[in-house]
Amino acid sequence: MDEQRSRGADAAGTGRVRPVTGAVTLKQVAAEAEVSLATASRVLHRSGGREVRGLLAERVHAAAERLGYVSNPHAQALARARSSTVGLIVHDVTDPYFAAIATGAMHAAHAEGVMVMMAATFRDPELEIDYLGRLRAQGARGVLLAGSGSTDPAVSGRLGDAVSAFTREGGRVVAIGARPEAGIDAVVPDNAAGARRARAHLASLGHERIGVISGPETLLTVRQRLQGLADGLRVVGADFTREGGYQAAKKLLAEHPDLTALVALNDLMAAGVLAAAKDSGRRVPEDLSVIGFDDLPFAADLSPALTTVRLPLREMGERAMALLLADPDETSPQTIDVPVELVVRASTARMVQH
Amino acid sequence: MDEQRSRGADAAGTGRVRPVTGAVTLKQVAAEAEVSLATASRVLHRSGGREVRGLLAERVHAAAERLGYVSNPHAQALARARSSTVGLIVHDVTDPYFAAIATGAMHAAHAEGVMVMMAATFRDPELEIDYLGRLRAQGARGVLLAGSGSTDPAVSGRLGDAVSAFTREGGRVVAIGARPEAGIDAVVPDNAAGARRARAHLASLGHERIGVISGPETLLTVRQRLQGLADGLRVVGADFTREGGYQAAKKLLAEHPDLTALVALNDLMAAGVLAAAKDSGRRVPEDLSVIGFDDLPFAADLSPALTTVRLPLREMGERAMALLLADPDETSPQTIDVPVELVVRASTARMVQH
DNA sequence: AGGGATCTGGAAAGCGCTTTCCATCGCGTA
DNA sequence: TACGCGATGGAAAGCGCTTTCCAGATCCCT
Repeated sequence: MDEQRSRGADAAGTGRVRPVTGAVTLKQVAAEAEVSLATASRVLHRSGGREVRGLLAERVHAAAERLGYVSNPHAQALARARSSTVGLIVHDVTDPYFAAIATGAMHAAHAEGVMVMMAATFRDPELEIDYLGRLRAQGARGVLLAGSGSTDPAVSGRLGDAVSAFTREGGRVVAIGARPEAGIDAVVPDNAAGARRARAHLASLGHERIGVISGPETLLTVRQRLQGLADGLRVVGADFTREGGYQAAKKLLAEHPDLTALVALNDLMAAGVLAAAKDSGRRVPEDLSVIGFDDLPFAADLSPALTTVRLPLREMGERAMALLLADPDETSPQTIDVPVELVVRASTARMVQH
Repeated sequence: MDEQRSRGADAAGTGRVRPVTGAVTLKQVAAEAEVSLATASRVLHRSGGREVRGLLAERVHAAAERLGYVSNPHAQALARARSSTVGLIVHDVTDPYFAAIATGAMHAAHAEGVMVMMAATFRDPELEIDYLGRLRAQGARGVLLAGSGSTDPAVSGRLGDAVSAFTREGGRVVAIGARPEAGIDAVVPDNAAGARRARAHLASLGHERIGVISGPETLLTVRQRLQGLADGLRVVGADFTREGGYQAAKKLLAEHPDLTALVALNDLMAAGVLAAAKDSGRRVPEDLSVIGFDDLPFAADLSPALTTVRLPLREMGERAMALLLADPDETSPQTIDVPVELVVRASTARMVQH
């Protein structure tokens, strides 16, 4: 009583002590229900692996209800040495690619009552490692690494260390897209198949001289897509951005005017390619066919509407989060392959014979 | 020593005890530095409002460094009754409008060493209230409400309650865009001025018969923009999405073929408007001028490139987060007005006399 | 030179919850 | 009838950190 006094004030005449701050504690609930703290905890959070029988349990629930009890996640995390938040690390929130993944992930997390701690690395691998450490210190249940990994051995090595430190403590790490680090669960789109399909589509339209606007080859995703495209193409690398696509396309078109089709390794670049084509005086698709990758929301709004390889981004986010939250009993690491499909729109057409 | 043994293993020959789990505690650091727990805490987290002098402080820092200490946020949150995370509640992560804001907010948070808990409401006001409650139970330092408020009194009332509960406990709530609820700090773009500018631009090009594709009028943002546009326009409301814009424009154009310009109340809708214009056989800007609002990244890639009212979204996110993290000493609630500007691109042109 | 005022570092009491023991209790079995 | 066993509720010891007191040391002023 005295002790409670110190945290709260006596509410109007009832003699009941009500905390000013609205922070109802388990202890108060236990007192209200006239059971021990342990029992209250067991009932409300089925903690300690023990069930509590009928009557007592009811009293506790009723008391909790009456008082409007909300458990303090920090206290739980501290006592259990594990919290109920998960981390979601993306390169860039502004990139629609990650936004779509994040949406799916948040949906799945919400369904499980888990809160998402989201961090953006702004493409700095150091930050990715740093966040992983903080999430670990915080006892996060797991971390979702959206965005494919780098093949740079130095970075990859340190990230790998951070990941093992995390998993060793019972956390789970799931990646979207292939990662060179071992022991990471992953949800990976079938990039190679998508690329193969894109190439086949172009071939069926009669295109033979095809250029590829590629991203940084340190990205595993890029490698897989390139691989699926197969040989015999003119490849030029660039930044994985709209601007990168624009510049690279401009250059490629100038150096190889005979190209009849261009495939960009992601839609952002494809947007740049379209702009470059226009600026170079080529009509799409009459003079030049263009294919993108990802099928981001804006792809259909480009002019002409972009033919592209669709990745079920949102679904991938959902599945990755589900995997993260799943019982780790199943043999980890696990890899879920996700099929992709080609969406044909207006940016590709049969080659016109001049 | 004995105690440390129980948590760690002796590393190769050094005689130094190293925890297996990587969870180095403050206690260990204190022991290593041969100071008390209190001192270590004061040095490492300048807690208790006390500084610690030179030598001791150095010893502690050195020890922390050596051991690779990372403080446990949950323990801190529990002891301080306030955590160092902030909440960021958005309607939809996929919407580039929110993505841009989130980017800015995360940047600012990162600079302060604060982690961001991000939640998406999927436009469900109930969820917004729910998240606010959870963030409160968790002792979040503050919450950023991105996305303008609803004027629905029922929703607004309950949200207002949640907000007061939160602020009463010392949390800070900052909104981006005007909110009907009292007592919320806010960063608000000068929507009315932007709208005025858009109208003036159109007027200067000779347009007089102007249509407006509006969003839900319950949104304060929408009201402000409408207000700035002033009277005498044909307004049609729709969903604040691309599809909504498309449908509304289609309809408006059919019913009022004499309109020479359309202003969409956000870029998403403007994208739809452009598509509708094309499908209705109007050339933009020759037959019809179109203006958007927000200047999202894709605006320049639309065809034709969209003339729009630019909101410094990212900067707004940054400022809002800065406000959230600032000393609450300054008289709250506070409102920061943000200027907007008109970006003229290719979707508007002088009216052609037929 | 003496005595308060000031400063420093440490001991210890929590923060709200989980979980390990323990003590009980009821029951089945020999 | 007596004994052992599993089930059940409670007491209490933490989880890792902050912060309030305290006591000892330092300082300055009269």
